[in-house]
Amino acid sequence: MHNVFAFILHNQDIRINVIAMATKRKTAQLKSVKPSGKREDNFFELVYEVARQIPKGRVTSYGAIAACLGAKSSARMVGWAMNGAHNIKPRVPAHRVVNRNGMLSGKHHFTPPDNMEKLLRQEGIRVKNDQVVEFDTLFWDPGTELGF
DNA sequence: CGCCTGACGAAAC
DNA sequence: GGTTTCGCCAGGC
Repeated sequence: MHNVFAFILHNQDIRINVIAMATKRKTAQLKSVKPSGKREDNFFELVYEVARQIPKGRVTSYGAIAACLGAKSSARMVGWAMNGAHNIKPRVPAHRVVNRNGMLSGKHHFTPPDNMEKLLRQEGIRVKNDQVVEFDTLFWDPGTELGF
């Protein structure tokens, strides 16, 4: 199907999570890449790969990404990952990741800050007071949507 | 080393 | 139901 996951595996927890994902979702392929040796690289790669699955015109939350990776309490790390998501290839649509209330909490990390909102608007998403309008219906949950 | 700061979020007040 | 606390963990100092 649409998403093939190529992950760098090193940290055991992450490995377990990835295997769990691949098992749940039969179409997902688990492909080992040379280990970088650093946990955050692996986790960040996972985060980036999930974020890339967010459809245009939809949004998700930091926590939702963390949860689907089995790291429910590591939402902050997802935010941290997004901090380094600029200039990553393939492109990571970091503007589609907001906090659990649909607020553009990461806007100050865009240049200029209004760019996050601008990018969302270009995809037909309405933003009011740094808040995604109709967040509930636009919310894309990687856990259920990807079947992880 | 320790201490602090977060694009977070849930639980506890 | 708003505010504070706390778990989380990478990086900066």
